[in-house]
Amino acid sequence: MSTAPQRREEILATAAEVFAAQGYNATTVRKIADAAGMLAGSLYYHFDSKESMLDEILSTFLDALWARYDTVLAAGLGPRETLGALVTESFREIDRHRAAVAIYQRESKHLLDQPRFGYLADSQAQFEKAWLGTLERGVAAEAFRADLDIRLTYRFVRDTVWVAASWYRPGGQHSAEEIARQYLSTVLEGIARRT
Amino acid sequence: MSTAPQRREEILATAAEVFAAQGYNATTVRKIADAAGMLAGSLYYHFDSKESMLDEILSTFLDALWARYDTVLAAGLGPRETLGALVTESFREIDRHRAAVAIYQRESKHLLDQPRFGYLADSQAQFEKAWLGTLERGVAAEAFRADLDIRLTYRFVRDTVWVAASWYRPGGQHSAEEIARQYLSTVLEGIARRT
DNA sequence: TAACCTACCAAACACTTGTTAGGGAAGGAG
DNA sequence: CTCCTTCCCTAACAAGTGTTTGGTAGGTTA
Repeated sequence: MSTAPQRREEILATAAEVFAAQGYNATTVRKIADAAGMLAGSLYYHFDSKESMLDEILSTFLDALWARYDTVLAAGLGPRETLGALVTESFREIDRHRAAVAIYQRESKHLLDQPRFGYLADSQAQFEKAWLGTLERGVAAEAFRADLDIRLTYRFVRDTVWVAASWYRPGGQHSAEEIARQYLSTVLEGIARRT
Repeated sequence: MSTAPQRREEILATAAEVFAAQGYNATTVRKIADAAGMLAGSLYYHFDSKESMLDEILSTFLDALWARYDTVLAAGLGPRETLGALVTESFREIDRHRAAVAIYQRESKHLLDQPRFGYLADSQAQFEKAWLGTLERGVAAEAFRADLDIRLTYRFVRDTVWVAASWYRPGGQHSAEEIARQYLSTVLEGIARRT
């Protein structure tokens, strides 16, 4: 159950790719089975249900993400460095779990109601707390501008970072670190030429 | 056919809300009919198919959007003003067609392949041309920084603007113009305090 | 009144969906 | 060789899907 043989993880990775490409609802278990080289019924030897596959994909991703975030938040960095580290770790996580992030981005909103996916709401709340707290700390320390609505800024940053999962391709032109660097430069310094 | 009686538009608006809330695939024609106060089969008096509802929702939205964009692009503004106007019109369009934008954001990627939705690809291409062109013009005119990857910047801006449809609520705390102003301030000037 | 159009309902259709039950091939353990 | 576990297949299921067909109540027109 808890120890996952390699075949199981292989199928799960395949399912994640199909979910990400077609959407959870539009993905039939037969499509997953096709992509995994087996028949639909055979999936149920490894998994309880289609929903449990989704569950495992999302929770695995979130566990990995929070392991990184917790490290950053515990490091005692200044607000600007914390923001930079959070952004960088987010893009790195997109690099590592691209499919899972795309699924999360697309499906989390409706899953929030379902009791089974309650951890999504918890994660989202912690998420907001970490980012908003960093922004507030930055304003208090006079590292960030005080005239901006902090909640709006949070939404802008959050959205831009995570939506990147829909166009980012590992091994493409830009590495995760390069994308993070460019985005941070944009959001911190702006795109207007300094006069 | 082309002239739409009021009841037809009413149903279409209802369908758009349900599509936006639940996703196109997860939305059954029976749910749409429920929300419209009728039975599933009755929808087919007004529409050819579920897909044609989606088609009409998206094409109506894109037509309205491009009417605004074309006006902005034909105004002969400088790059910074053009960028500002495009962002502002986008947020206004989210205000007016929130459901349609949410559907577009969520479904356009898979629809691109289908011949019926070929206009989505056309629109996307024009979209990229308009935004990239404005950014390039800004760099050439030394209004924007030259050290940023313009394609990445385009993606960042595009994503942030349109994803707003997923959290924006008309009549909420911020108006479309206020959101546009704050976002433009962020992306143009950055959030770091000037020293 | 009679013919007609609009907007809907009732009931079914063929198909796809997630899921289950029973069986069997392959290979290691005794 | 025999037993057992692992992993998959075959075949079916009940429910839900988009869509079609024929009918009908009620208002408008002639």
